[in-house]
Amino acid sequence: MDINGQCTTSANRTCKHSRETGCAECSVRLVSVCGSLELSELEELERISHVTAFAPKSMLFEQGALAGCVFNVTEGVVRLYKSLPDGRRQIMGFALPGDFLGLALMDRYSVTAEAVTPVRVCRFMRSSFLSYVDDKPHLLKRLHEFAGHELSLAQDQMLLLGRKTAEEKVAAFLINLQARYGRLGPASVTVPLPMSRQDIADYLGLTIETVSRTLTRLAREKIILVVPDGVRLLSAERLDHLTAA
Amino acid sequence: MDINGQCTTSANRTCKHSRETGCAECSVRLVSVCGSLELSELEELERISHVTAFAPKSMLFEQGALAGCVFNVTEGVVRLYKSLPDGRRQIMGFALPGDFLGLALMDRYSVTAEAVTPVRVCRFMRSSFLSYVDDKPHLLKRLHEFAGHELSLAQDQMLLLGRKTAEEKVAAFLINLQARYGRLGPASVTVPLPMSRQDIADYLGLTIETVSRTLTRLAREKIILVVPDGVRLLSAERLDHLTAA
DNA sequence: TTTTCGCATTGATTTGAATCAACGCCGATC
DNA sequence: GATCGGCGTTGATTCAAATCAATGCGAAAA
Repeated sequence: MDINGQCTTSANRTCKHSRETGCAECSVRLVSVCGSLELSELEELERISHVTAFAPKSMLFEQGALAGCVFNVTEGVVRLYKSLPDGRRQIMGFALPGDFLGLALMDRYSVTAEAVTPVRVCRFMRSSFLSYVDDKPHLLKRLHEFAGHELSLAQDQMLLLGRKTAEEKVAAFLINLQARYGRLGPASVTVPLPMSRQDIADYLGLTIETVSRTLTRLAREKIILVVPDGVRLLSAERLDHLTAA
Repeated sequence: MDINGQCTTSANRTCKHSRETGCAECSVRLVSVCGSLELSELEELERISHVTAFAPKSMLFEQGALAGCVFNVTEGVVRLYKSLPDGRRQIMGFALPGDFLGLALMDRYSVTAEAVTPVRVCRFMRSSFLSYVDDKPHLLKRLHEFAGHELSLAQDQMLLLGRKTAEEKVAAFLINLQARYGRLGPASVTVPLPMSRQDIADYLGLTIETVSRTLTRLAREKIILVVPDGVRLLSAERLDHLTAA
């Protein structure tokens, strides 16, 4: 943590060599980029990784800064966003466990990353990670696959931002989030929403008022039920129709 | 062409072994993914490539179809878009010479690609290209770099679509396009706009009327001059201020 | 040459979402 | 347990861009 300072804030704590379990037992390994590694490679990776915790609202890295580290999220939710000089903000996505931050391996971060909930990550010095990848073409291939997937998601989001109505945006957001949680654990009709309404608005290109109104309208029509810190999808089918996908 | 039929339409013509000059003399090589290849590798690539021409409005490939081929654009402009069932369309980008289509190497196309102008491409069977890449980690690395760049551009576009005004959108579009043309040839204040107003609107998440009005307003303020099939940027500086970047 | 048609522009009007404004709720702090 | 501040909801109003509607214009077809 160290030298470049990118990855150190008062709000996080690194605990190298003190992780409870190793990569081999990691619950998100199979859905993550590490899923393609063999046991010996995994051990090597473990040696260059730093398990790090971030408190809610703390920053993992900032748009434009030199990319000192790359991250694999193992617990919690991270928001990735860009800001305009006047403060307008667009959230590019919410990273969940299994998501890799810094996938592009570029020398500068293209977005800012902030913890929404308490977050745990496997952190790697970018330089270490680059040399680690260097003689592992199958890992590079997997990174590229993940990048391609990201690109495809970005395209979906462009379609949403450019051409969908507020209701379609909110419906798509809920359905997508449910699907993503479903890939991480047991499928559930209750979708946790750890992020604020402002975050949701900034993700969908709306205002908090419009997000709120849309949620209450969907609730009034018995399509969802708004619960503390989340929503229950009462009719995923009707909600899916509303996404216009 | 052939077997899978993806790459054949009445509107295009393959002329294998009849290209005027080889890859080594290709004007877009250095800005393209092939820029990282050595001469011997280039010859090998040339052997699996098919120079193909597409007429304006013809389709290179369609969203959702099996990705039979990947493409390197050498001449012309290609629009990449997604459509909703009801016909709403979002253009993800315009590919210029040097741009690679199918970068993600995924098994299905995530967007539809159509020629805007007469287009020439180097076309590769995806399977051939995959095996070609397989033992060339440096090429894979370059592909990944390009994908990372694409991802970064997609994020810029999300910010634009979600949070910028019509004027900011149009200004950013013109400035970006000028920069891209500038990388391909001599810098110029005249930006060709081979695509229709509808294309521009579908790229910026606007309507043709709003694009048209915004262009005439910028022209009225002497920031641009609308010319046939393009605009002249009279004050790139003032235009740049309007992008809010 | 005239007609037609696709594309772009311009004006009038509407509208979906933003803005402005108030209030309610709850957890933290004193 | 009172006060405060952040967050979310709801209502009233405004506004930027969409929609509706004409018109212009140039290239291709008749």
